[in-house]
Amino acid sequence: MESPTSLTHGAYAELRSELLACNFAPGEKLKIDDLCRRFAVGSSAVREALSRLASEGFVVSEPQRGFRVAPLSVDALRDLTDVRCSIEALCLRGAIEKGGLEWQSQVVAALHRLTHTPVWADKAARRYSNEYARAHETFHEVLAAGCGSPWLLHLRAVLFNHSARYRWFTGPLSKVDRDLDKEHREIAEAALLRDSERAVALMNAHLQLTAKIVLDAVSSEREPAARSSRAKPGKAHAPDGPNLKRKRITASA
Amino acid sequence: MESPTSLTHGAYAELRSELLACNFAPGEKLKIDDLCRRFAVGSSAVREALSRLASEGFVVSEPQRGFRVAPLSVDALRDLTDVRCSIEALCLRGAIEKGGLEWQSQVVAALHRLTHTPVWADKAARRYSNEYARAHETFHEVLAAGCGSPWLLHLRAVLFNHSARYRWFTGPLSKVDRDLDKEHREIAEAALLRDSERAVALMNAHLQLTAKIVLDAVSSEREPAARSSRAKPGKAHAPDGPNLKRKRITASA
DNA sequence: ACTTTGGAAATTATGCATTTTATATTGTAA
DNA sequence: TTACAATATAAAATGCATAATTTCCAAAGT
Repeated sequence: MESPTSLTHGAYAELRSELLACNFAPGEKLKIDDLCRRFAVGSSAVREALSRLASEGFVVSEPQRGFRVAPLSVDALRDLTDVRCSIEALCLRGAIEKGGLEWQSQVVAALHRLTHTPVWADKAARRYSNEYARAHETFHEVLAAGCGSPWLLHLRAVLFNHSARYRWFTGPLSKVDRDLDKEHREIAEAALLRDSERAVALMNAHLQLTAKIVLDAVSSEREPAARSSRAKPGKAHAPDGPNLKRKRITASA
Repeated sequence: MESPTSLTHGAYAELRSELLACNFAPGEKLKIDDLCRRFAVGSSAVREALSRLASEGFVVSEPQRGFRVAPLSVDALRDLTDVRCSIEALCLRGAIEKGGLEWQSQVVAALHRLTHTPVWADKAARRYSNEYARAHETFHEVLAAGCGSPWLLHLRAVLFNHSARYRWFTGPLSKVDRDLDKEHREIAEAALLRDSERAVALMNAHLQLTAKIVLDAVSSEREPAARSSRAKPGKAHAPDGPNLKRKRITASA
């Protein structure tokens, strides 16, 4: 992990993981000089990393005007979730149809690891632990991998990573108690029993519930009781992005 | 088309269109200096363009070893085609369900333009005309756009563009006579009649036939008088991952 | 025949010059 | 005095040329 083959790739990987973890606020300006100092690399490396991230959709590039963190929006989350349900369903059906013993074993292993990894790094602050995030990612990855289609898995990974931004963004805000272990276990059981319909239904419910929690958290933060008037002080900073202006999610801290 | 907002974006667009048209042979080394001279820009712009294209999977980046044109392979084409069938089906069903009058009108218009655009720029050499390629792209684009899902349309576009490399690669080799106009017309008719099952079935046949023509052309070129052997090695990795070596398609010219 | 060593070429990284954009200041008019 | 506008200053992004590693290729030596 600490041996990136080039400075450019190292900067890319670091910046990407920080973006996925929402360490940068959506819509925030990404100044090249700041990033140069932060990662101790030249501007070429930073620019190249930003270009790649832009083509992946994690940052937006405004010509002659630099780069910004890609915005989050409730509309985009709804769309993303629906599409992700469709793609995960394709993966799951394929995996259940074609998955062999190797797949089954990996699913069992990934489930075990997931259910035995502590969820919270800081229970009070409700911050997800990196280990749990990792285990969660590999569980879903392994579950889908059985379909054996590189392209389908690639599309799935793209959607998963974009969902991750929303998940991390609202992680600490989550106030709903849900039995994540049970959800994951039931999905895995249905898949291993080759019950496609049930597995897909459970997966869809799983994804939609996660999205609903994020959406509820955002809307309750926007209009709790019209009390928080200090939510957006002077630096209101409403950059007119090219698309998805409506209902944009902004950072609250 | 002649007003790219920056040199970088201009170089990116040009190089991309040349890659899609297979003006560079798959697997070919892309030397930065050559590209600098060819596009009359600095190495920064070229490097940035290559980075973006790498993250889109059109070129592969080998650390400390530069960039190469992403390889083509029969396994990748088979997988790509299957996934594309699934995604186009999702778009089509969504469009048929949600598409309104505006969508219908655009489909009719795109079909008209498509069927009235000459297919070949050079009949003897069987080279597709750029106008036809454009009309063909917008027809499929418009047909899918009715679903109204930005993410789904994005995934569709990614797959379409990657298919384009295979299409252009084998364009001049195509020896099969097919009634493309009829295929497109029947798809559009079924969609406008809201016959999802028929539309999807026709679309799948359309895509699979196109792929089959490419595969036949390649195999007949490789082993002119031998039967096509269908092997399925299992270690095909993601498009931006390590390249798949087996059964790679190389340039014959 | 195989390994080692040398040189050439290409990629990678950095710093600087140029051009564009954003901000602040000042001046003018209502 | 306030509001608006034009200019000037500052900051940032873009592009390029050069420097420094690394890799590749070939020739020489064991």
